[in-house]
Amino acid sequence: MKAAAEGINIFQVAGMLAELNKEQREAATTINGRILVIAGAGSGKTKTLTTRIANMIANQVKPYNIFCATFTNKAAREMKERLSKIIGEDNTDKVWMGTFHSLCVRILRKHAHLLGYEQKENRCNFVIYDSYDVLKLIERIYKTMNIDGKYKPGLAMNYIDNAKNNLWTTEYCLYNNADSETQEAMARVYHRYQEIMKESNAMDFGDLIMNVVTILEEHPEAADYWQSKFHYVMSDEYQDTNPAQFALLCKLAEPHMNIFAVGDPDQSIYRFRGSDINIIMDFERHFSPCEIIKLEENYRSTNVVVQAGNSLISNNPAPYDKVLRSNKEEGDKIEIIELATEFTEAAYVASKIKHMVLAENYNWSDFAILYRAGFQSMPFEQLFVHNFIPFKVIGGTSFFEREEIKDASSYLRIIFNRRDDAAMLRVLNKPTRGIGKTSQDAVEDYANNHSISIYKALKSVDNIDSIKKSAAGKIKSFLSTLNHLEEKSQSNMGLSKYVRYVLEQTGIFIMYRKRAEKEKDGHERLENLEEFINLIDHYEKKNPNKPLDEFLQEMSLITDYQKDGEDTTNVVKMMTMHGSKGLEFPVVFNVGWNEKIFPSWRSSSEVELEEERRLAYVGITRAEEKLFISYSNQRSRPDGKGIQSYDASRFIDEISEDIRTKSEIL
DNA sequence: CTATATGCGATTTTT
DNA sequence: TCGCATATAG
Repeated sequence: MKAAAEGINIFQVAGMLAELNKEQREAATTINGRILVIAGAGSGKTKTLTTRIANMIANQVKPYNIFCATFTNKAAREMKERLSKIIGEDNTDKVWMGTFHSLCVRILRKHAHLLGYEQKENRCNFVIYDSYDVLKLIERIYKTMNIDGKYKPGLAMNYIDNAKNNLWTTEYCLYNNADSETQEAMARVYHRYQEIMKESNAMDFGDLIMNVVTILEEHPEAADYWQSKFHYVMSDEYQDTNPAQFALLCKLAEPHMNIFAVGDPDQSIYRFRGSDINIIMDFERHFSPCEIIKLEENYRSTNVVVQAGNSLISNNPAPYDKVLRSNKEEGDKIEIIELATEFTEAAYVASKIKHMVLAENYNWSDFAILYRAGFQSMPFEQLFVHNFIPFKVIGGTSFFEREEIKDASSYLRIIFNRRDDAAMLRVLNKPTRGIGKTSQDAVEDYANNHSISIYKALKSVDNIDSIKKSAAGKIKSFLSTLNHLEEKSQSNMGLSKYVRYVLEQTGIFIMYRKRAEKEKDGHERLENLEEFINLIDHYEKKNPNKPLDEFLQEMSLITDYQKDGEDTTNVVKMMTMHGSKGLEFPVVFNVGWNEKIFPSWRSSSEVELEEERRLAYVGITRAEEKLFISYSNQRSRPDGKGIQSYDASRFIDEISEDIRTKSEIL
């Protein structure tokens, strides 16, 4: 071995390699070529991946030549943390590691101008619309097309997202809409939507991927830049990539053809978001000649848990003949519990956890409660509060989606990008400043008719006759406030101070202070605003000289931020099964295993049921030692009017009978 | 234009 | 049951 790059302890890397099993080591030491690793649940996937990167760098690969896409921020963070312990923080920071979306933002910052987005000081400063912004925009488009009431906004959201996941351009959609009236309408919405997004210098999540692919395909000089940069392309959670992400990986890897993909077809659970399980199934066809390595040894769970997962998933077609085996002890049987209602179910779980903590030396953090859908957390939250059990619901509305945070960031967004229609419409009359609905509608109409941004329409209020003098005056003073705030951003007062100033000057602070006095969550909103300022302060210290709009771009992609000082270390965690992917807990309660709940009533086709089964597989394989599965005979109807009977989930019977016990608490 | 009241519909999963 | 949208009065 030649002298390794700075910051690397090659003995440590050698030690780590020695710790791996045969297959893991094969995966970690094969640097060139096309490799697919089928990594079963708990088979040491992250360890293999990090060791591989460390080993590559120890073997003279430059960290900045590696592109490694993960599925979640959490996964990227974890991997970076582990990696920096081996190769040092400096090297780790140079590896291009992050979610597909965040990596694409980095690429687009440099090259989005090639598609007509704005570029300032050598950086493209587009904004990223979240689903709320998108929803509002679609509602607006529906109105101008006179189809509001006819279709739900969600339909267009799905349509557009799906189109981008499949790299369908608006032109393609307009000419291929299968003669259906709905399809045709959606294609037209999509078309108008893209026009406004461009006009607003904005991108949605789907654009982030698709635009990079477009740039790579249509701009050879840019393609050359990125292709010659990334000698090694890696993808985690490969079973959940969508066609656009797949195209991105192919395109980036084109000249070197060094592709390393890790995934588990049995854990593909994001079909609804465009993931295509066939991408991992077709790896060999796509990338032959290639090597396929299977990690089948499970280091996480007892044999009983592994067998439970195996027996359940054997009801699906078997991809890659993977058979997971546990290297731990046999373990306790899986407990199936039948209960009367979802409240007795929650009470049972609460008392069980309490007992295990008090009598069996478990910690709160040893437990996780997994459910199919977010609304199922409610009874558990209630009973846990009553029983003084500390808990945290993971997921749900994230910090950045909160009303007050979106208000604050919208102001910042329009200060730096006046064309941002979504942000503009959000705060134009918030707090109320005399620009009411009538005036807003008039402005919107004017903007639509002239194909200009809301901001431009506002600037020419005098040309809009339907707007009254008083409202016009308010609009003008609003615009001059924005100008003033933009000027002020040049004074070196520091980002966080500046943000505070913005919130004061715009009246946002005043508004929320007032609301804090009468609303039940009002004080929390004020705290959140303070937290937001704090966060910016933190960011500024960590990234001196980085501009605010870059922070805003990064912020849009963080969905799992948790507030500072919140103690979530020793608490019971509650989350959806989707949210639990990649996690593990000593004791897992899988709750609400009822037909129509899980599998969901919306999943009826064979492929959909297979996906639900994979989700069940994910839920089961989170457990290290003990696994409980519960269901209730009755639960309240969604509308609260009365109760309804439910059957036990079919998935319960699919778990080998000899490794489960059943009890009834009715 | 703004603040409050009342009714109605919704619930899968998320970067 | 809860949040959201529309209706109504100030």
